Amino acid sequence: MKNEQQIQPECGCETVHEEIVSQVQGKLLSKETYIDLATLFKLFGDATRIQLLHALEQHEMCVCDLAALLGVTKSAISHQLKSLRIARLVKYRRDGQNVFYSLADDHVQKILDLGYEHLSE
Amino acid sequence: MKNEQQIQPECGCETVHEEIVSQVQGKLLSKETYIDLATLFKLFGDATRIQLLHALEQHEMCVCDLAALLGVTKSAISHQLKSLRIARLVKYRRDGQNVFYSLADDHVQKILDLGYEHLSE
DNA sequence: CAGTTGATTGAACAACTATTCAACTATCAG
DNA sequence: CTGATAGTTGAATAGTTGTTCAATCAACTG
Repeated sequence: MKNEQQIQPECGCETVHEEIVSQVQGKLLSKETYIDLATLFKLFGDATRIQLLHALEQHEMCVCDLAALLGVTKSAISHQLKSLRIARLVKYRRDGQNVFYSLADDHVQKILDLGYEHLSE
Repeated sequence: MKNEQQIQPECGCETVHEEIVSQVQGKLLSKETYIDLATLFKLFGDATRIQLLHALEQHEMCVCDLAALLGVTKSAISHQLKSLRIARLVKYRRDGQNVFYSLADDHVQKILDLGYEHLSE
């Protein structure tokens, strides 16, 4: 899905490198795609959620376990899990009164690994 | 770097699965590491910055080019680039009055690709 | 059924963030 | 030097976000 935006001459610049800019513009994605990507990565932009995801990378756990592990309330955990669920980053199964959460696929682990790799350089 | 946090009994839960929780706790990283990871991924959590990074993935460009391409002011671009520079996600070279920015390494592209892959499922 | 515990939800508030505006620095041309 | 253009910076503001609190739902027990 390509982008239909036009180059904005209102930037106040005189020497825009037009060839490169229009060449790059042809390769950009739609604004919605960037918003979707940002919405996804926003979920990785909070230390509590990162820790939550890293914990679930080790083992599935219920809300209570996660609250105890991270030292925050069940409510806070539940709110965060809801966001992660909507983004299909975690999945859950109910077992009696407990709801066990786990990672939905291996993208989370790959993304976390890349981030850690970047920090380690 | 391992985590020295203790399990918080104040979560108000009765049925914490202690074996799993303490096993997972031993594999968690330090709080600072999660904060650093969150700080890094926060930079991917904004549509303008994502678009900026994706544009720079195609070709190095000056602030003017990027402002024209994204339709925002040079000031906004410069502020964003500063954050990305601090996180070592972009680098720059000065050529006369122009400052050309480009991606610092291939982590950005890999992370964006993983995000796009996740969205596409 | 009532009582208990796990989990979710919505509202409210504090903390944070992205953009704009204005002022400033840097580089080049004459 | 002066003037012009590219880029940066700080303050202010509007918008967003994470947590808490209280209320509610869901599942089990007796």
